[in-house]
Amino acid sequence: MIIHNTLGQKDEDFKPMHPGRINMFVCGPTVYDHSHIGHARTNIFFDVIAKYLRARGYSVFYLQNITDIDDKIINRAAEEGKEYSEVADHYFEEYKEIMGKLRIDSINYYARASLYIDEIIGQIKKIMEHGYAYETADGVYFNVRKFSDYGELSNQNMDQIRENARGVIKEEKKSPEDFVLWKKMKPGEPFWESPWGKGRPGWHIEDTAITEAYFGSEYDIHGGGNDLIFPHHEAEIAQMRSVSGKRYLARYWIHTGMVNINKEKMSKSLKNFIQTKDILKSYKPEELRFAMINSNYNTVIDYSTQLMESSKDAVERINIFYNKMKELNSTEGSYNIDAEEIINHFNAVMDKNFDTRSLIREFLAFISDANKNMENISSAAASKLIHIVEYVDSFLNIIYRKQNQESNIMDIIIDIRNHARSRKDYAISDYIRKKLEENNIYIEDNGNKTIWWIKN
RNA sequence: GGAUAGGUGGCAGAGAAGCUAUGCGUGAGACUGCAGAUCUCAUCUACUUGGGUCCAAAUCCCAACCUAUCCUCCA
Repeated sequence: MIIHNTLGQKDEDFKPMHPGRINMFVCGPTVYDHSHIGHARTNIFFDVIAKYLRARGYSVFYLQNITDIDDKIINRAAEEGKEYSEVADHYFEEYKEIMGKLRIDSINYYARASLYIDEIIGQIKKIMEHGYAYETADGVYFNVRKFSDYGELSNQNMDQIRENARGVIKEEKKSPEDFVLWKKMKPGEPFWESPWGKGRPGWHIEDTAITEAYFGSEYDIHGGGNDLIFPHHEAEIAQMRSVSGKRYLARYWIHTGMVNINKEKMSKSLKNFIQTKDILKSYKPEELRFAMINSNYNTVIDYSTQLMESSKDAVERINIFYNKMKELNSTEGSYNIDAEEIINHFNAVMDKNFDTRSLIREFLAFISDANKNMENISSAAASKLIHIVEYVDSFLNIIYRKQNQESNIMDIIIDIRNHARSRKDYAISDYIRKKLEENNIYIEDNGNKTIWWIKN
């Protein structure tokens, strides 16, 4: 299995630290606003990765942090006249709900930063003991200059970093490139007691405190959006390695590309944020998943209606094929496939740096080939085809979920309609179909088998 | 200015030296009670520019230009 490691910027053979066991951490959001399409992309991708690794037999502990104490949350709470924790709770609940709808259920545990203050303080103390941090009037800062590998992940040298950091300095720190570990309380802000007085953690420290608590000081995979490479992930490396003395924080760093709107990154000032829940008003979760993984994970996705429409077409095509196979009933048929060989081939494609786009291309070609031979598929062959589709779906999750209740009622309606059709009572059968379509339920007759699906 | 990833049809996007795939779109046909789905065929002035290497360059080398992201909070 090959992974493109941001650290070193090259493809590497993946070897877990402990055979069969993978510890994976992916940065979660700051919960101060609605979840947007960018969160969806990153989380859908890592959800696919976690599920794929599990499908290949690994035991994966997938951990994600939730930043629930931060300037943005405090500002938001002030604007709305609420407690910061109310704002954080609200948006965290909404985030979890949306992740659930997107079928992102591979995360073993969401770790909220505010529940790890003891670990955070403990880690800052250790960093200070090792001489990598200092206290000033407004906080505790990491002495970047002392950690000589700083810049390794983002491939910058210390001089460049210092030069670039010399713009706006609002904090009291010794050197512009230093970053804050602990912020001393300003009037009206939430706080925790610490050896440096009342205050709260800086942004970077929560991740290493949480990962150390669950994984120890070194683990396998760290993921996130590529906008986090610098300074966030660089800072994480400095914090943990300065204490652990080990060569790595995470062995493999995987970064996903941004989702742009009209070729530009989403931003508050451009007011071009697209919220995930708004997309889900027009498209199904499976269609959004498809759109997000039908490209190489490290490239920019330009979000558009066209992207969603063509994704929807492709997902419907896959689902219609799957439903046809489910309904197929034929003892005859010369079409034969080697399911194991095809699955091995799909695995080989995924093993090349989680190439979901190529996998989808091959998967659609596989479906197209079966469609061409539809007349020659026996029930035995169909069950192999179903097995392959279900294997791929076990990590892509692009087969629509049907409610059991819906299925039972639809079976009855289709049965009635087919009775009408067999008597050539097309007035009734067309009327039923028209009524169903008015409720976004589409049906398709294939000989004496009828399949159905729900469109948005 | 520095770092990273890129620049291939109307759009998306493969191709890492050998006639530029494929999908979407568009047009026609087959199949079907009709519709849908599926299939077949067709279609689209496409390799950023300028040099170089080579029998041969989208592909390798050099230069330039352009785009996105990071260098300030970000998934």
